[in-house]
Amino acid sequence: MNISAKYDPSSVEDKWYAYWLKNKFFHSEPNDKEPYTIVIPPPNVTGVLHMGHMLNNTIQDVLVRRARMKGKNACWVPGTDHASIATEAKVVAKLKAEGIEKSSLTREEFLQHAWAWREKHGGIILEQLKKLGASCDWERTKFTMDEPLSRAVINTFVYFYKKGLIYRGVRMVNWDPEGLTAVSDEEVIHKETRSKLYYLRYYLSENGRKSDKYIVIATTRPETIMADAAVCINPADGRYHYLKGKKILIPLLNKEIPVIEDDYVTMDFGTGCLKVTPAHDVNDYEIGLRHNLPVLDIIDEHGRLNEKAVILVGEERFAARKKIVEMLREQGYMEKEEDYLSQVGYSERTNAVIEPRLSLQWFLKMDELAAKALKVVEDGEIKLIPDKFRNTYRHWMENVRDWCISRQLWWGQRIPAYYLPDGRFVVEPTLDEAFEAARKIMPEIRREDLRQDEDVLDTWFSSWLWPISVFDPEKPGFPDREPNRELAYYYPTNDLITAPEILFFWVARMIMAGEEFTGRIPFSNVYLTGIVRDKFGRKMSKQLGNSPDPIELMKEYGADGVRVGMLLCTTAGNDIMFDKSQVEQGRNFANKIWNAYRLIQGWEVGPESRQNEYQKCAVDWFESRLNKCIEEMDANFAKFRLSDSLMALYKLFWDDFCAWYLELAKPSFGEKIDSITYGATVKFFDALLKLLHPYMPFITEELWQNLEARKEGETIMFSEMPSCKGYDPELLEDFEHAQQIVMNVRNIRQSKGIASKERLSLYCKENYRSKMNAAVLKLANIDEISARKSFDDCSMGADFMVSTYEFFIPLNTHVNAGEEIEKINKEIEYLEKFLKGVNAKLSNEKFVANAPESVVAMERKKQSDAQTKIENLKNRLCKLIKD
RNA sequence: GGGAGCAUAGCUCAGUUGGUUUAGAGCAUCUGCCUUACAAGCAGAGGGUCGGGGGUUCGACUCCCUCUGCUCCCACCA
Repeated sequence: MNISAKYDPSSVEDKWYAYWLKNKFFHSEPNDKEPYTIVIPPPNVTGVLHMGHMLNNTIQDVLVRRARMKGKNACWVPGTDHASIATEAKVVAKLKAEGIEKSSLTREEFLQHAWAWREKHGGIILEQLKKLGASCDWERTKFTMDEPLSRAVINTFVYFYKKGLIYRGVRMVNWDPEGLTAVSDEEVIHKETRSKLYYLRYYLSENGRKSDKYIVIATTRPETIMADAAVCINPADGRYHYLKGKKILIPLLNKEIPVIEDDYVTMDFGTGCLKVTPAHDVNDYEIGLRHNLPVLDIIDEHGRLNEKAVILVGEERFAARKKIVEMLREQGYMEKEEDYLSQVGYSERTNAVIEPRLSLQWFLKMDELAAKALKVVEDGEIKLIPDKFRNTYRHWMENVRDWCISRQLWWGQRIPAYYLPDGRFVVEPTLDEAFEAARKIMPEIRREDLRQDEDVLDTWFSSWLWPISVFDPEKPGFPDREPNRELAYYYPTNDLITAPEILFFWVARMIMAGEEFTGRIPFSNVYLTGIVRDKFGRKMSKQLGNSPDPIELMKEYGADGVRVGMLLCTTAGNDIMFDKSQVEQGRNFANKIWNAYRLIQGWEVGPESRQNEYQKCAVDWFESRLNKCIEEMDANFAKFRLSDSLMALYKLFWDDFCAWYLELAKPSFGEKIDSITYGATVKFFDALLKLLHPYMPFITEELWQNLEARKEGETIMFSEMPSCKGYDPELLEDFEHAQQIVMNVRNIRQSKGIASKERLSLYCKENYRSKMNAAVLKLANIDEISARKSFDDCSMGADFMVSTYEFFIPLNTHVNAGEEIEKINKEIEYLEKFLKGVNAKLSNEKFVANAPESVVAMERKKQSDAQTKIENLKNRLCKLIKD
């Protein structure tokens, strides 16, 4: 194998990914083992990998690989989402660039283009995930518009329709005049927008003629005055009581409208008078319903004024606004204009200003479904991680509104409603069945008379079935049907890893569908990742250009390095501030592992070599240290603290294994190693690789394959994850003391300018006992540690304390007494202050009486330790002054 | 406007029912080293009183109140 001093991921990663694929290691089939299942949050089929995907999928891969090594039958189902709005927008844009307008195509032609686009660009993102090392079961790759999955969507629609939960109604929807579709509330982004508040004069009517009295009404949308149906005042507003029963004339049109009263109007906003425009404002629509006002829709689907507007017909709404403002000014209707900052809704997909618009849409009743989905989270049956999201979840589920599921698009599952010529309709999964049903209500009808609804279903109406339909697409819509073998085995899935912003669109709805069709929750844990931001805290976006290309990043730093870089700084639910330096850290770690391996593989076992005492120390200690770390990692994992778990391992490898263990275990220059130490080292390294594998799959496979002779078809992926076998806390404490002694000696060497090669002696007091002295001798380059009653007869040298133990190094150079005295004085001062605090506590009767015994005992120990330390320091001080 | 959350070393974050924490880690910084696995490295060092104020308690980073600053979600008053 290549043993360059630098680890080169590029030569390793593709090789092992191909090996894993060739051997079908990622593939899962139901068997006797316990399943561990994750379904991927399907990225948009046209999507390109971004840092958010990287984080999300790295976490999934860590969980899946770990479960696999814990002996579970792990299955990670990949796939893509057809994302109707986003994809259709892309296809439309692409056609436009080629000079083809969507409007010039038939539905079938357009869909052909769309499928062609999907064939070509769809699933790029899945290929990119392979670079990351994602151990998805690619044989199970699904697409939400695969024929069986689409059928599941249709069956679901029919099911809910027949259950009476789906209805068709006129509703005020968020209309996207560019996308020419209704979008859900969640797809509307409100942005603060600079606009003007226009104060318009509405004249009172005298028998249909303009009187000289007027009232002033503030509006931000003067272009909608033609659709005004009333003027509204608050019944409690004394200023306008005289208006009761009066009629008002719409400016420019001189059309008469009534004055109505409604609590909705805020008296101290604007002028306290509100123009009511039911067709073009949600609140006005509701007022209109209460007061039976006529609805006059003057804006068409493209956002242009239609003929009902009477004036400015055909003008686009914003152009119309400019023009009408000019007209109002000229004709004396404009009282004043103010700058105004307000929240305006924009379409998430097209960034067009949303137009509230009345239209005939399909809705799904949510209250019943939401109640069930709320309960399982409230009861803790489904855990949200972190659980602070429960509050947000509850709030949403308690205030849920009916779900508008129709979209005026072509790309997606077409609504299976078939209209009869007279406007009645039937809902059936297929045209054949619809025809049968239609004949029952209209016997003479011909097949070709039926016209299918033009709309498609909201994308989330297919993704909410995902955890079910990837296994058993025949199940949705049929709660009583037996689940197939796959669904019975893999469902419910275990963990779902996703972003908090789709907690409601997707997670909540999957819970609803799961409950409805299987009677079970779809997953037990929902791990919510944060948003990946740049180091300045800005969201990564194309416009800012602050998002690194993941593929380039992996090329430069290696997939393992990138994974580690992301994981080190992520905690559930928190945004991550991404910076290249983290990825560098990951790369450096991979290199460290690589070089540790280089050291070990260069060792030669000598048959006659015997294990040194310090090597025995190292092996005994690391055995305990390793097990303690495993315990810590497992505890963190149980709480989904992935980053803590990785950090514990990082330190174990870098500090404990490399800096301490290997330094002790490695044979002296030019010598061979004994078989016991060698065997132990290989065993430890093997365990470390396994622990590391979920985080860093590539380098660990590479090194594991080389560590010992492996057969074809063997993989670290299926090796057993090490578990904690217990440890000796005393041994660990002894070694910690040894480490501190070594560090003190090194420190003294550095400050006194003593070369590390120069061998020193070390005295300790007789009370110091340790099993790890041999390690100190080796690492601090000490010839012996001799125990003494006191250091009084030692003249030149340096002393130090570890815990309460005193040590002395005889030296033939003078210590700088002045400096030393100052240092000791400072330490005494500090300790005395500390002791004072402890004494105060202990002399407080209430503390001694109330605090638990263990706490008091701890304070007593602190007290005596501090006293001992101060005493020791004072002795040293006396000696220094005497000398 | 309603709701939720956050504020701990230069940066990113831990700190698990208040007491083994005299507040930890990683990165960054500083000093000295090309020491025969690794300069993507080694050895060592410095750095915070836990946003401000008040309270509860024998004891508070940890609980309560309040102020300040930030983030997110929901609703969007024309």
